[in-house]
Amino acid sequence: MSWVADAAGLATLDPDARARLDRLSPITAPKGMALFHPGETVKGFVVVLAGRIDVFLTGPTGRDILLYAVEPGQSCVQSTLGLLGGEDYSGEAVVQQDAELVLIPRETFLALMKTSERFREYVFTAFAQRMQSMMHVLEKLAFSRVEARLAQCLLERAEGGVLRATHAEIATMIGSAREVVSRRLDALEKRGVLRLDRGVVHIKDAATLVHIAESA
Amino acid sequence: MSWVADAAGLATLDPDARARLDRLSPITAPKGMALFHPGETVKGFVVVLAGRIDVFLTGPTGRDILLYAVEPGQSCVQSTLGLLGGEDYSGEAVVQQDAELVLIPRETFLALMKTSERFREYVFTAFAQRMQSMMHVLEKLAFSRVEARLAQCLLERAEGGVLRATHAEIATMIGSAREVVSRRLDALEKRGVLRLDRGVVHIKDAATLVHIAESA
DNA sequence: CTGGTCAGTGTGACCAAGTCACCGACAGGC
DNA sequence: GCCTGTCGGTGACTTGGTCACACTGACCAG
Repeated sequence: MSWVADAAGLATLDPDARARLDRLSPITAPKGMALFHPGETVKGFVVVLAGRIDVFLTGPTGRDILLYAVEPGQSCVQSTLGLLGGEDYSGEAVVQQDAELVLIPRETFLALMKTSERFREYVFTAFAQRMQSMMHVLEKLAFSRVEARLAQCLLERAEGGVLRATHAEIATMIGSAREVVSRRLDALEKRGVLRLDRGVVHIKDAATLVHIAESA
Repeated sequence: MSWVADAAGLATLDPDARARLDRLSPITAPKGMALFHPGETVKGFVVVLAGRIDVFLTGPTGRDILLYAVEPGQSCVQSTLGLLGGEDYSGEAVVQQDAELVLIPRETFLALMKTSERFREYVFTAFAQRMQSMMHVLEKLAFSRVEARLAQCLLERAEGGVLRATHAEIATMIGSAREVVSRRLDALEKRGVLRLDRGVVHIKDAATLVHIAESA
């Protein structure tokens, strides 16, 4: 069974390119594993087939900010930056849910970029999307208040009105500090918008949350 | 005279691609002109031959942050994002020094991407560099203090120990507010590190400035 | 040489948010 | 049961962004 068929965006690849990619074997990565660290040299282009990988920016104080999540079918663009732009890189990629992924080595990647138009499209689209989402992160960080970012985060990531995440994790997602998140969550609980348990946030009043998310 | 020769990175282009680009005429853009606004559809790929274009992210409060400057030989990557990734875009590009630039229309751009390997390299490198610099902006905004960012900015942009810029402009460059910049500059002047005039900052003690820039 | 206008700057009060240094509370393994 | 580590809560403090002004010099029209 070809894994290429599973990767949205690569499914319509030309036969030559498919054949070339099919020679590569997917590998599995357990939750918590770091794919690369700041300053590390990059081995190739990573495509995620299953699970999820989060890419962080880590600050000197140890605080870190979620840049974006790589979902199945998407690729970890960061890994190609060094390959193309030169500079070394201060991000970090961590497997968040047990993942299956393919690492396309440098040579294969460059060859495919040369020969396959569809592959180029795939890579370019990936780049463009990452750039967009990084701009959004920047925008939110610079211009919106913590309360609004928090509300957005809860709405986006909750499943069935429930978000399983520690305050520290939420803080990372919205680029803030744990204490600040704790206080804001507390305030929202007192207002009756949420209910808090250890490691879990229950949304009780989504409408108010939407309102907060949109204000500023 | 071919303008292509002037654009670093495009100079070594294959003859076919060169010929194609040479049919395009450079246009001039006066200082202050906006190349594109938030939400605008993009016409093509922009290469800057002379002058400088600054790309900003504008917040709802009117405050804006400098994402990066496009110098001669470089291209304004933002313009291609819509072309590839889809989403609309909330940045703004303003000509900062009278500029000469070439606009490669969508069709030509796509055709070149298809046929010319060197052109692809050029575009990719441009992408990677912008992404890197945006990461740096994000990093500084999230993790370093205003004083450090200010010092870095002064050191990087001063020519012969002199920076011609208003406090408001400096604030935009470092992603802060004018009042904050005024106060910090004031403090540095009182410490004897700077001398301030209207629209001009003179650096008196670069060593101390370097020290401040590196601390946090 | 007025007086008006405007960009650039100075200032104080206030609020939002990050930091530091804790402590308490709970869960799971032994 | 107890210990250990993660999770969450809290107060004091500092930094930085916002608001609402007042001040100043440059330049221009009258």
